[in-house]
Amino acid sequence: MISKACKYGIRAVIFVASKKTEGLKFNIKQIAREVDAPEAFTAKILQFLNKNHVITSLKGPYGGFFIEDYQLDQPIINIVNAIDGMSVFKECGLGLKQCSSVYPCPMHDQYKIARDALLNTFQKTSIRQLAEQLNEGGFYINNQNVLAENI
Amino acid sequence: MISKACKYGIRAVIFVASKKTEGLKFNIKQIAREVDAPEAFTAKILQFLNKNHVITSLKGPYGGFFIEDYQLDQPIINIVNAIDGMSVFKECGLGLKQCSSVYPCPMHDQYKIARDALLNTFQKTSIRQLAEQLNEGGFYINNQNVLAENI
DNA sequence: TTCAAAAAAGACAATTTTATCTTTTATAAA
DNA sequence: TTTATAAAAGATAAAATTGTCTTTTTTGAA
Ligand code: FES
Ligand code: FES
Repeated sequence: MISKACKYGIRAVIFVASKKTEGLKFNIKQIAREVDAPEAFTAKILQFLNKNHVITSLKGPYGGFFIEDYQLDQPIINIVNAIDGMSVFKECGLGLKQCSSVYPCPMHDQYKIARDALLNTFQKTSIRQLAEQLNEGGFYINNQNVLAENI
Repeated sequence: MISKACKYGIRAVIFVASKKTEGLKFNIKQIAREVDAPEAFTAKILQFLNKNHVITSLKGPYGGFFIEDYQLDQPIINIVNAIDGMSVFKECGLGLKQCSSVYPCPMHDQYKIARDALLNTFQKTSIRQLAEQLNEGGFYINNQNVLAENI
């Protein structure tokens, strides 16, 4: 569906956003631990999201990653778009070189509806919304609740 | 979303099904050409689908791939399941180790709806249906209609 | 029974994605 | 100004997916 890199990225951003407090920043080690993601890989992803202005970083001591006010109301699709691009939401479900209603594959009509619904989900959901849900409780962005027997 | 292997597989199966006539079989070369898929790779995929009883093959001269009556009413999900498995339809949209309403990620409620809709699309659509649509015209399983300028 | 055609099987290669490690650069505080 | 800290950048490495090529097996017809 979407890449692991993208999923790590979304979880990391939600975590940072959920902890947004004046001046508070988080370093890679903390973030990776909190969202159960490989540290070095997450570093690359966040570095890239910073370049794409999804989140913000500051080097040096007392530095780290944080999210600015103007970044908090971005839809989640911004993160997906930055990392994976929009191709999943444009591609033909049967792999034709282009999805089009003029030259549709036999699944086009049904597939497009489901694909658009998924796109809509990512478009209408903001970073702020997910961060708030996380803070309200009952939602998780790591596996630390999962019982050993279920892994 | 789903793998390229799976998409090649679906297109190949639809093609074979659309040409189903008593005793008529198609070899890899014909099938790969008709669905714009790499020949050797498609061979592996069809070989696998035969093992999984999605289609049927016969070796030797006058052999090839064909689909039997009892195989024609399978839902497309059977092909997806054989090649990719069902994990896409079970996985957490944010990559948690398990998707569950007991320990949901902040996107769970919305994501699950879209993911289930996609699953439903693959479940309710049969090989026969897609093959018939193809035969009725206006639908395509290759790129041979695509204008060079659009590639 | 021989032969040619076709899939099956197996080995291997290329590409993409995921992941790690090392070095460099920026920065804030002492 | 020095120092410690943290991200950025760059170089690799591992794994998964996609793709190809060669050899073997099956099979129908001549
Ligand atoms: S053409 Fe296949 S999904 Fe649109
Ligand atoms: S827990 Fe994330 S989608 Fe269900």
